[in-house]
Amino acid sequence: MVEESSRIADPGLRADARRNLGRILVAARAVFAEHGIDAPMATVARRAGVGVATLYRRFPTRDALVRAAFAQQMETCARALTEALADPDPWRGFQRLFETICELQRQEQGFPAAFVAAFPDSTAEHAQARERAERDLTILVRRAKAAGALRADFHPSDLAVAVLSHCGLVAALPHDSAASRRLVAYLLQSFRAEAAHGALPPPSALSLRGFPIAADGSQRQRPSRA
Amino acid sequence: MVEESSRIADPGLRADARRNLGRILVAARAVFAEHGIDAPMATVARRAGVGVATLYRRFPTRDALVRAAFAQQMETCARALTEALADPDPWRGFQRLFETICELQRQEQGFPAAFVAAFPDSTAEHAQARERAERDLTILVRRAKAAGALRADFHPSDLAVAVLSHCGLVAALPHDSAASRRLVAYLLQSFRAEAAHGALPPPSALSLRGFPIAADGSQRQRPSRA
DNA sequence: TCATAAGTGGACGCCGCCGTCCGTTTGGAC
DNA sequence: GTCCAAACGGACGGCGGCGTCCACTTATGA
Repeated sequence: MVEESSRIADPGLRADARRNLGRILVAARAVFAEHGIDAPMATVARRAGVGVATLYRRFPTRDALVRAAFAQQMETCARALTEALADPDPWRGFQRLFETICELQRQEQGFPAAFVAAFPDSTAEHAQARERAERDLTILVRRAKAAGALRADFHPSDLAVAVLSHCGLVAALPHDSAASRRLVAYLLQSFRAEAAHGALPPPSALSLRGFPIAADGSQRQRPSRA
Repeated sequence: MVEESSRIADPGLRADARRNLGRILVAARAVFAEHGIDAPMATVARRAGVGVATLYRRFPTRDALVRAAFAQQMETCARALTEALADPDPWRGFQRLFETICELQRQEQGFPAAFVAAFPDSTAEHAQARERAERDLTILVRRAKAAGALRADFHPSDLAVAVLSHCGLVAALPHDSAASRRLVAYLLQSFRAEAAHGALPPPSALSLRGFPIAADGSQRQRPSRA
């Protein structure tokens, strides 16, 4: 927490400013987790015990705040890729990469939304980092295929597909980690070269209550959960 | 379109009112597809060529409008379940059910969001329809397992997991139907009892540009796509 | 043709969020 | 201890969406 904010903080920042910045990031994660990344900026400021002006001085846009708040998680993802590449068993590396990302999204509410929101980020910035990540992933995929563990028709973009769909699941069911684990297990099994089913984690307790399949079509406008 | 609105419309409605109601539903789908289900009500009204008052008279809450707008799709889902149950080959029924739902979400932008938003609907209403859907799905799953096509450890809630994650994917990449198809294919293969890989649809053209794995951690707050 | 009630639409007041401005406080250098 | 620039925070004007109210229009049936 402390070293995290100091990592982001300008070292030339005054002591109180640095402290406030740390508080803001903590508050932002809490508020975003609780109310989503569209929560009012003032709510974050209040939670952090600072004025709105202070918040806006550090983070001119909500987007900047979101990025900063989840920079740690993003970095963990990046590190997971590096570690995956370093693993002598490429499949194990691949598997851990995917599981790490999904676990992060499961734990840190609001991170999935930030992840998705940041996804089509076409700013030229970080271009080199992105390219490296893409290259690294391609290498990892090639190795895992060569090892006979990853199916031959797997495409690197499939990892993005898997992660994004997992994001959506977690966003829809923020407290159902069983569902998340279930999805991860299913996907990993379908990515394996030799198509053998392993054991699955226990299913979600999720009932189908409200599952829209149940619509009977006779509905009329009416007030509802609002 | 016409018969759809008449299905929903009170038959005692005056002719112009019925016409406007139809326009509203069409406009709502278009606007929700374009701007998401949180688009201003006034936008829907303008698009429909009616005043806001008319819109509010028919649909007191945004939620009511969303439900009505996508009632057709919901019903299609319900019908798909019935058809799946009627299919002599339970696996084919199951597969088609899942594919139909996903295709609907792919086609009708905004439907996934409506689907997810409606999901934890705990109003007592439609309870019987929901129960029936749940029961039907359970039967379908049991049959497909008995036929040796669906893996034995599949749980009915896994369909919800699959659908919700697909919702999330479509929401994140509204125009990438290749990604959606890929996910569906992966999931269906991992649901099969005999773990054999079939051919996959072509991968998404999605590059990893902006994939948050690429974060380099050196970032600072800054303006961005906003 | 006319009476009437159903239907319409836009103007309007309300509210919550945004982002800035400015008077006040405080850290830290000397 | 003194000073000042950095930092602070809250008040405030602006904006945009919400939902209602009411004077006007029109379908319908006698």
